Amino acid sequence: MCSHLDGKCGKTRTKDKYRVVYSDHQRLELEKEFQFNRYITMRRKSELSVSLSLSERQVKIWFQNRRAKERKITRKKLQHSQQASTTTPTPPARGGPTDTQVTHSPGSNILSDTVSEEY
DNA sequence: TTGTGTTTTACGACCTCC
DNA sequence: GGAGGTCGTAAAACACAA
Repeated sequence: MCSHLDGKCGKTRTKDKYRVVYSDHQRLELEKEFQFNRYITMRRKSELSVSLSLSERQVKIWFQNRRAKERKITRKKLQHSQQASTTTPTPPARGGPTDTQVTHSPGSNILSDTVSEEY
């Protein structure tokens, strides 16, 4: 990778601030938004970035990481249930893992899914 | 304390869609 | 092509048993 600790990348990572820790309030608001909608719209992103004093990039990354976390948890649960019932196979993800809800089209999903709910 | 495992930010690489 | 998605990973922050 690049030497991000030197700040040579010109990015946000520096020696003394490799990463910031978000405040409880920031996390709470992001979490609320995530519960409401797993994929954030451009509009909500800029609104949140202003109200939480974060950059839009940070909000975007937070949502990406949050989804990754959820998938990780889901996989764990799935593994557990499969181990528990080796003889009775669990029906694979019928309304199960949340990531199957969203059939991957970032652009169109944003428009169809959230805007109607938002306003 | 401290050693260690887990969680949380942040990024790069790669992929898909418009 | 660019924006935004996942995946993998680095490293700080945190939790917690010994």
